[in-house]
Amino acid sequence: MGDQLSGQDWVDQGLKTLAKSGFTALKAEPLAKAMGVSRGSFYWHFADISAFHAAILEQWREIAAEQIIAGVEAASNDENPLEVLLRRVFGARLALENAVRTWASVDSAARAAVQAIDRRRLGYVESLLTQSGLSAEVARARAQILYWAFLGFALSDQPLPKAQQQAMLDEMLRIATSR
Amino acid sequence: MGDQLSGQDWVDQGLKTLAKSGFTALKAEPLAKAMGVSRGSFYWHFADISAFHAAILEQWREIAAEQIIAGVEAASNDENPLEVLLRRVFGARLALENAVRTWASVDSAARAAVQAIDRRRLGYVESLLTQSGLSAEVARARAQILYWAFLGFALSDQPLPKAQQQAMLDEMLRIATSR
DNA sequence: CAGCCTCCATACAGTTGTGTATGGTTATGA
DNA sequence: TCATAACCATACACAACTGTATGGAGGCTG
Repeated sequence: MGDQLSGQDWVDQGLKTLAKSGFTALKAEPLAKAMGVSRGSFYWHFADISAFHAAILEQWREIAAEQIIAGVEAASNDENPLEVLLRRVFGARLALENAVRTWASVDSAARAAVQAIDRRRLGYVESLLTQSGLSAEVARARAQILYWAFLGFALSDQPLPKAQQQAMLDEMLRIATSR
Repeated sequence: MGDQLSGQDWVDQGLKTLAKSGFTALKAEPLAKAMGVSRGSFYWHFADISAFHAAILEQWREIAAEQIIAGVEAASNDENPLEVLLRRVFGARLALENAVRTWASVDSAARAAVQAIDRRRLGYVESLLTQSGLSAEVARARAQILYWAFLGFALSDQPLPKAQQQAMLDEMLRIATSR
């Protein structure tokens, strides 16, 4: 495997392009030009555009939920896991997140992937809150608000000034844990 | 003005189509077919696609901020305006909101419109919070969180069950007004 | 080393959109 | 009533993309 491309190479390029230019750039011809090959390679590795899209979404589902949750669990042995989670996601660059959600509003396959991710993440946050002693109902409402806030933050896609960011995290933890 | 179309008719149809099918459906040929005319009408009323898009965004800026704010101000003589606002926006169907924000992620004109709207709305919420006696800094952080939560809610675009919705509003007001 | 399989280039047809040029129709007002 | 302007249809040139058919270059294997 030197200069030859694999299907995974195409998926990697797809994710990079998705994050940088949005789903409208996920087309065989421009991608091929960017990778220095022709569409002949594309149609060798994928039956059609839909198959390519499906592969990209599959990959995203893996990196956008399981890897993050596993990372938080691993890093929060003595720290509050919710705080770790909030600090991480509200400090991250979320271009890819944003691009996939945008895509989901016009494509049913992407929409299905997003809904699956939402359920997974929301359930995780809710479980963190119940573990900290909140009732099921309150945990659900607060988890929803926090997750919405995350979505809004991702959507605006402008990293906050450091000072504001700290104030935000304080408010957020207060929201989550007060009784 | 009977069966003849005006530019406003095209804009109205554009907003309807935008809410229903997303920005990818904002094309002259399909719209013309949906309206029972040819693209000749389109290119009579608009110089090109960009001019049409600009007209749609202009209209949206009007209905998505000024009308809502004016409505809340008018309805909240004896009620808490923040509560009125939250109840309204978290009960609304936000397909159009969603569509424009999606559009903004791939189009610079739409992005500019969204940024302008965001500043306007965020400033309004912040002013409500400072008027209720919060410090400038706290008001800004909480207004940001509330507005993010609204964006996340709009993005998910699934009306909540009545019971959950009420619990959500309670939590949200608690977040906003506690000290 | 001959043959096959993998991977890609090239060429072609088909689709869908944009923008323009030109002419036709309808209403309106001098 | 008729000339003009507003409004729309039709036809054309052009561009970008999809999907397919076909063949060619390079490595692996018997």
